[in-house]
Amino acid sequence: MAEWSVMTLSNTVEDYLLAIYGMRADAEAVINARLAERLHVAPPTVTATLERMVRDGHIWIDDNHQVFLTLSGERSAERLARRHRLIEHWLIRTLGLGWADVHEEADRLEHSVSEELTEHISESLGHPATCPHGLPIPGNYPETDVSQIINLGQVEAGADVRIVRLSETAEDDGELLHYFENKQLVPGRVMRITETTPSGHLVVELDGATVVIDDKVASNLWVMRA
Amino acid sequence: MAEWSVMTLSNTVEDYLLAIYGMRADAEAVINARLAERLHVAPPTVTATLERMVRDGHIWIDDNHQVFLTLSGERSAERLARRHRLIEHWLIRTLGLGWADVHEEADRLEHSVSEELTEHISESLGHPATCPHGLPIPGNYPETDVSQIINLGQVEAGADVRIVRLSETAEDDGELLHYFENKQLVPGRVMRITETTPSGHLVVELDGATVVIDDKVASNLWVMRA
DNA sequence: CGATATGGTTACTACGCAGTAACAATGGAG
DNA sequence: CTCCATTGTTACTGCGTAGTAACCATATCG
Repeated sequence: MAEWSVMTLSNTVEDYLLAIYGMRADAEAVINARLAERLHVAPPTVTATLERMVRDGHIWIDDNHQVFLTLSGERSAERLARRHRLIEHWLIRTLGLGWADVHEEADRLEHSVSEELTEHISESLGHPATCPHGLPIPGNYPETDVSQIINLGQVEAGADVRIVRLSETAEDDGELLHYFENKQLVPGRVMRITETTPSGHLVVELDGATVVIDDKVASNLWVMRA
Repeated sequence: MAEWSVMTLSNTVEDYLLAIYGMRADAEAVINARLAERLHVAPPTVTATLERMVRDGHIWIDDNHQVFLTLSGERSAERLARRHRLIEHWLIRTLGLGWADVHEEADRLEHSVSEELTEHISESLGHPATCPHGLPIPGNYPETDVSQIINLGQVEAGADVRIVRLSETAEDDGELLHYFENKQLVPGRVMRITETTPSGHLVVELDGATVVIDDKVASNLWVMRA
């Protein structure tokens, strides 16, 4: 199964691939229970679907029930992520949709956009390296030193940082996206961490204004020292 | 079932609705066997699916096994046709896809484009009245005197006509679309019928050039007297 | 009239993907 | 060490969508 040049994946399997890919990128544990939550299905459904995905060579599962993408699964996931992220740009540029709204539409469209259409889109956008939320677009993103990108939750007081990207999980949370858009906590934004509280909240300075960033929110932002 | 404000239709049901809608527009008989051909499935599959569609109030079937859309089914089909035809324009305008290629892509995309996105697209295109192949876009197309639109196969020698649109069936035939594109037999084109053969072929004059149009091809073009 | 073509259905199978109920394993808190 | 929370699986069900094989109905043509 796994070694075809073009494989037709069901929407369900595509959703699973992207979920696994995203959770790995956020360094979350990929287990049945988390997938069930993220995909809004019952655990036995996940068990059954993962079984099919193992059978078809997309994933493998270790002794601790951790799910991993195979090479072929990862290639598929990258293709899908590329599609999804290019579509987001496309919707913003050609239709003027909002920064926080495009993810949901792209979630549906990514299953229907062909390989060729994807390339046309990338072309027409000038091959952007990241999605509007800063997530890298496989195939367009130059190999960079990823070690310099750290989670905002890990930054100590006094540091100056620049937002690089949102977490993968944040993309699925419409409310959070709108929050980020309102506060203009978007890629490129620079801020100074003035204080960190014991429970992990941050007090930061953004364009002279003082803003408090919840620890939960902070964990969904990845930054570089600026 | 049938009377919801927003109903979620499966891709399959959407395909059936559009097929029925298109065949009606071409004045073809809508029966099980034709649907099976058009949708590339076996007749028993059609029987089962039509049963569900009757159950859900999309269609009804008369004593001669003719399939008809209910009001609600027709509303759904119009929404889908609108989507499909707007997407075709969108792909041409924003990505420069070819006139003959967009139908296939739109066939997949139409199932994933939301109501709101559809309106954004229409807006961004200036609410075109027809698709690139001349088929009316429900909601944008002004109510016109449809009686003046006749099938090219019905036109007698000596007439001057202007191409208004392709048949719905032609849209599903990639080869035919490319033929039309090559010969520039596209909406707006004007020609004079110089001769009709007994078997229904036409000899026409297009920009001074003499072209023979096959009867099968002619039946896929709808024209107005010019 | 009877054979043949055309079209439709029934019966059965299979797979994907969703659910619930029930149970098993594991590991940390008390 | 025992109890409970978390997690995973099995067993079973249901629906949608696809297929094949077989059979029935109709209508037309010779």
